[in-house]
Amino acid sequence: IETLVYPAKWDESKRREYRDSRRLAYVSEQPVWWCEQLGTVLANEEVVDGKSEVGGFPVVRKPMRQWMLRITAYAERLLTDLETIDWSDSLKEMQRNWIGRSEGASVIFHTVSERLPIEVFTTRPDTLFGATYMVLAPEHPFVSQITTPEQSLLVRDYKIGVAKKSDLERTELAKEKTGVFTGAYAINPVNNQNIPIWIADYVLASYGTGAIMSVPAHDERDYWFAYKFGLPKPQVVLPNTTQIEVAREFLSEMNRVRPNLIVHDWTLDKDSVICGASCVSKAFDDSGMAINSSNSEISLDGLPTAEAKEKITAWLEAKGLGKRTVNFKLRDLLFSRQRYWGEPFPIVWKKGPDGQSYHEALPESALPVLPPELTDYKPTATGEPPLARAKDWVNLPDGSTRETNTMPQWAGSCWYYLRYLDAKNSTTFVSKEAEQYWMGKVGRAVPSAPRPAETAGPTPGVDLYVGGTEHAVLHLLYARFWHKVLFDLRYVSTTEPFFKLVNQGMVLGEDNQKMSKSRGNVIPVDVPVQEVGTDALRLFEMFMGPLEMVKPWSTKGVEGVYRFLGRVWRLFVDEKSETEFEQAETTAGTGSRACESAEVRGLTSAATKLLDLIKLNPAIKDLAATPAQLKTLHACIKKVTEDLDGLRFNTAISALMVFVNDAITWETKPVSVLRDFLILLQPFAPHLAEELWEKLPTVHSPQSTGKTSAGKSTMDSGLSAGDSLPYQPWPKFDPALLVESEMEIPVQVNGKLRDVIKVPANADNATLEAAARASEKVQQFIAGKTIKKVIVVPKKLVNLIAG
RNA sequence: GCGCGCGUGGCGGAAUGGCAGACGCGCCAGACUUAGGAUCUGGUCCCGCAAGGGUUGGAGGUUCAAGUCCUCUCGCGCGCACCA
Repeated sequence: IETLVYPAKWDESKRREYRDSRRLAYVSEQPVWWCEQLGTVLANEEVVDGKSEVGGFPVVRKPMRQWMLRITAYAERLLTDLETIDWSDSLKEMQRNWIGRSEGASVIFHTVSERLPIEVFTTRPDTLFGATYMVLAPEHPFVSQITTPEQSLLVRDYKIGVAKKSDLERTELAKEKTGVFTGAYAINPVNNQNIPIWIADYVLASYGTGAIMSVPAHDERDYWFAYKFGLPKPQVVLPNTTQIEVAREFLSEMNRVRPNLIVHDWTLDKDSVICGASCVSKAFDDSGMAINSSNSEISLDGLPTAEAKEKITAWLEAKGLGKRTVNFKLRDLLFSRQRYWGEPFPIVWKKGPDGQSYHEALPESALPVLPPELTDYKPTATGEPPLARAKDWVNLPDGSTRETNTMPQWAGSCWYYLRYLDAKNSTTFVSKEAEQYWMGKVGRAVPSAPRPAETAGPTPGVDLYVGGTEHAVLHLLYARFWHKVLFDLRYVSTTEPFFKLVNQGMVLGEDNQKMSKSRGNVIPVDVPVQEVGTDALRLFEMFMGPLEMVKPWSTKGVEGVYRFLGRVWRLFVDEKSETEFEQAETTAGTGSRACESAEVRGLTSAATKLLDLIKLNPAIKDLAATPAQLKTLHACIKKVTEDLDGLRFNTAISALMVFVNDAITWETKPVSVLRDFLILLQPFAPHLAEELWEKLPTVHSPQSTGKTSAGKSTMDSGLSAGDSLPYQPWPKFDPALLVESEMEIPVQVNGKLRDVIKVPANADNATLEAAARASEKVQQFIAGKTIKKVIVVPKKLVNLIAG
């Protein structure tokens, strides 16, 4: 987001090239992940273990011209702003990992014969004196240039072998290092030594510069490579005494456990001969003190690692041989797909006077670009996008052609939450007013620290976002990126889209395994919906356990909450009328369970009439509630209210069950109490709650906390109606009603529970202690002993320390 | 290997450092029933006739008091993984 200034001599194509090198959306020809079965390319994040994340199909690297989004330009902010949002540690960690920031230095080595500059990235510039060879990724562009004729055959074969291997194979075979010598040498800039240049597949073309300097004494991978090919391993970092201690322990422990194993210890001679079939080594890759690291201009000897890094980097910078560098694992986001279903790019291609084609954005007046109608919208085998089939659509009258790739699904999911704020706006994606109102921070320019839970007031961004971890490095990363771009363009007022994120746990199959077709343990959601209805399904999913936890499905468990809903139903309706209803229903042939919701059964008007046969439980009376009933109700209000706030649905439902278990025994059931109960039940079992609400009569009793007349459901119409259930004010619990006149206090002797005593609720500490001492059971345990100490926790417990 | 998280009955799970096992499932007994895979009532951590004792993966520690806090250890799950 900057104004570009071009040198005057640049022609238009040069300028375009420069623009593309800076743009957030740019075209790039490079190897990308191509999935044959899906008929499209995929982003790095969509490839898991060498297979497509969707469907698990094989993917291959293939060079193609694709649209990219420069998410790497936001890497630093995507990382640091994680501090400002309230997400789980594990999720933040996943994003940190994916972004993969590491600080170090880039160092330039020149090849001996061609004087080609090979740039490497290292996090340990302090070990530069220990670099005894270099390794290029087999795909590195210099490989063919530097390879000597004698080595060219070997190098060619190795490259072919690597290219044939899938990425999966490449990592699976990772234990044994392989590689070949190119025949070329480079100069180590600190000691002018000629060091051999190898190629090996343990160096990745996609990370850093695709080339490394190898320091075998202080890097595990380099160590084993050097070990295998007999390269020297000079030590340039000295461990401290504690580290040596730890290593000695490791050494003796390994010798004890596996006496036949040759253990290679970095405190011993690096080049000692290792024999035996297997061995263990620990290259010393910790911080320590630099040794053997000096030349005529600079000495690192004696410096701790951190200082040595500083000194050598400064020296390299001064000599123009390297510089301080921050490297990221994060790659730019591949943002085009060869599919029909996706947003077309608002882009056309034109031919310049130089004959080169270039892209141009369509003006706003040409938006939106709608996809053409196609009879065959399937992907092609060649990777040509299906939209290319619509010749009339592709070719424009002025001779330009439309971009035929489409955007991936992320194009929608990256900003839908903003569109939801103002979905009917036809001039802009979200109005300033709607955005500022809903996202909550007018004119906000800097992110705030995560708020403590007790702080009131609006939060920046979406207050609560619930989703699975499967989006950790996909949607949740992309959306943050888009949001930051929109923030920089002043379209949104917060730097982060989702303030608080909760990962709901996956529901496993009944066998405690991840549901999958191959395991045959999938419970399609419509099965429980058919059997017990949406209310029971919804209720059970919330009742199974904490929201965040992974938990297995249980058919028996669903029956349990279904029974609970049955008990709720029987709390409200006259069982005799229910029998009449069932008979009438059987006659009418609508055949279904009485307590299923109207929506699930798809009630006809005849069936609705049938439902009118259901009469209220005669025990329901418009009477004042007793203190005991009010206590039961208010305990439930308190628990459900607090648990909903904390997303503890399982314990909230448990509280509802406790209420029903009690209320079902009441001889008279005050309408006012039941109305409040239905308000509490409504978020959990909305259909049942609304049906029962409609049956409840008007309330006149003084305890009424609801309104005074029954109303019709508005769930479907979305209209506000005076007494409909969804619009009822949430009941407030009255602490005064929960106060007991008596309470039970556990009494411990020496920390062990000995009795539970009943005392008046307002008993002071002295009374509590006296009552505790007076207890017969307690007497048994303190007889003949002296009480050394008494701990009285008001309203909680008494602990007598006797000895 | 690195990072994150989790270990409590037969099962899913409750428990601001203060009565471990709420609530539900399952199981046992009983009631009503021609019947029960419906419903209701009671019981259900382990040892013990009882008094009592033991018990939150294991070992230590802090504390009057630990499932909860600390250290180590074992086990499980998830994520990343040749990232220089």
